[in-house]
Amino acid sequence: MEKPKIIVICGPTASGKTALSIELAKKTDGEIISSDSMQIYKHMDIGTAKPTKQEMQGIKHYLLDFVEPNKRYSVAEFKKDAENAIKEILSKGKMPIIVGGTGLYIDSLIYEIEYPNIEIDEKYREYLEEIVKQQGLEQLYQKAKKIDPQAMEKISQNDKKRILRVLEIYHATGKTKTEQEKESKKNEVKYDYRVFAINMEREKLYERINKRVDIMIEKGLIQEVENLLKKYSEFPTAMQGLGYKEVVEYLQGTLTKEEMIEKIKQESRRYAKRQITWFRKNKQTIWLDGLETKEKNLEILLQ
RNA sequence: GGCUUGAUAGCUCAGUCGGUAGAGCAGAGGACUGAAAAUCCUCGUGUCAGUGGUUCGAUUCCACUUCAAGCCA
Repeated sequence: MEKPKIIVICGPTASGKTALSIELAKKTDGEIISSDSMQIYKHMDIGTAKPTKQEMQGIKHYLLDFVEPNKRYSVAEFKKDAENAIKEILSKGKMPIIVGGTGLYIDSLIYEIEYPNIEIDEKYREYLEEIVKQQGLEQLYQKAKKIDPQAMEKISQNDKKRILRVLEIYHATGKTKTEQEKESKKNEVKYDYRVFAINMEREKLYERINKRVDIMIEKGLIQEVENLLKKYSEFPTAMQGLGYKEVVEYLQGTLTKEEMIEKIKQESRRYAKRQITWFRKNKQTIWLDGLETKEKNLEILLQ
């Protein structure tokens, strides 16, 4: 039996994914699944450039605006949620279109990565963080190296997040990261993913990013952050969002308004660069020029 | 008009007691399996403003020119 086709549209921030995907959905009787680690959050609309009702033009969107900013969310949950959405769309006889800039999320689908059902052990993470504070990261790096030397070959001594992760996996499952990753890839990919990525001349992309940040400020990003801070007291992951943490710094007086705006622009440019690096890794990806007309890009997509 | 100081990487500057130069920032490339808009790694050749002089050799010393800042008229 032939696998159902699923179109994936990725690309750096401000490359025009939203507009193109909605056009595509209209043409193909499709529905859109967002693969964006920040647009999942409620009350974070301006800073994440979440598509508005108007922009959506009646196209149904999944995995948008459904997580409270004080809640955790992770790839594992995304994988599950996205698969459910895919099934739902296919059962309606429609075309699932995956759109977003979070490479990690996209890879969980297109490589069919399985995440075993394990809760994050907050206590253990805190314990590890404490060790880092008291004794330094070096200790944990050595410990991780003993557990999984193979995985540690690729992890820098300074990459705290990944060092802790190696230890966490071992703590939770008794398996090494290397073993766990091997198992996570045992399943066959269920769908026929066709991956497209939008890119454009770097200078043009950066201009668009800069402009977009100015527009966010105009639209009331600062107010949006103030409201968030009023409503929630903790943000396990939501405050990692670009733009949000910088506005907080501004509100605390660490940055002037101009410095804040410049910083958001710069960090967004760097983020875009990292995204492009990520998407380049997949050699199957078909690249679209974001400066081309929508018609031309749609034509490529429809083939 | 006169004097002083400066002109070195995209930017801010350091440096060479004469043997053609290096930091920070910006930028570029890369990694990425439960925080990922996160986290981390690597990367520095540029008419040393221009022209001439001294010298085996000048970005460095000298003269002139241009430009900029400051001071005095």
